[in-house]
Amino acid sequence: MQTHGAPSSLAAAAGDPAVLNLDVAESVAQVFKVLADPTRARIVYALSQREWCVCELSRALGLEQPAVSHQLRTLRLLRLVTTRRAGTTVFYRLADPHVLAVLQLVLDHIQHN
Amino acid sequence: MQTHGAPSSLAAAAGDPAVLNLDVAESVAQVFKVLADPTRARIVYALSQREWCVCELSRALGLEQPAVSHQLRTLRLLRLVTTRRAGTTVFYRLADPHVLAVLQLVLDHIQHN
DNA sequence: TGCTAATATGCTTGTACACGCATACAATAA
DNA sequence: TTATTGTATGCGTGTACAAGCATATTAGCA
Repeated sequence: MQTHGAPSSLAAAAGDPAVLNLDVAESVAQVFKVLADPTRARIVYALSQREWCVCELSRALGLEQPAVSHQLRTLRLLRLVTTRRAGTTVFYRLADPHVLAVLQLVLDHIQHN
Repeated sequence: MQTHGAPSSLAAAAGDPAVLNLDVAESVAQVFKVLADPTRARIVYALSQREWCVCELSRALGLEQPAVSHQLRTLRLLRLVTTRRAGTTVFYRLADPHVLAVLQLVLDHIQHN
């Protein structure tokens, strides 16, 4: 009672395979929530291009430093970024190529209207 | 003062090309917001598989009918779904393949941990 | 030790929104 | 017309959260 070679555990075990399990849907939604905020999307994209310290991001995005730190904390807890200290300065970099792939896909779609 | 063949209008005209324009970031975020909710993610996935009427979705997702209608309204306003009437019943179907592509990409990533 | 620069965190507030209930609207049948 | 079924909408509420201010923390330097 399985659709031909399709992924197995996405849909409810005894349910319609066209319906995503609630927990799978929640995992999916959690990923998308990261990029569903303009500030985080900009931070993720910037960190995918090169290393940035917090104050650089703060200036480039026109946000208070705590606002940036708050978002970076979110990304850190999700293990999407890595950090490197240089004195009092902390440099951030994107750690997860998957997130960039998803972001890039949507950026491409937007370009083609 | 443009990066080699790279996309042109994504970053601020006079700014760092590694920084997304605020309006571009907002467009990106709007796309991701659609899938950033478990219920909408499940609806989008279900509608990508086949046609569904509202009451079917309501039963399959374990939600009240108005809750489903509210989300379908959101998807309708964004022109992501199309409708077909049959008597009092309205059938919905996914209209935008891009959304499914993005959703599928994340589903695949989740499967590979 | 004290001072300064860079970052992180606690707290608060405004805002967005998912979804429930009640109800309005639409379409078919008797 | 009236009743019934399916869907849409208005309203209210609880919840999540972005970001600001104030402040704590960390690291380097005099």
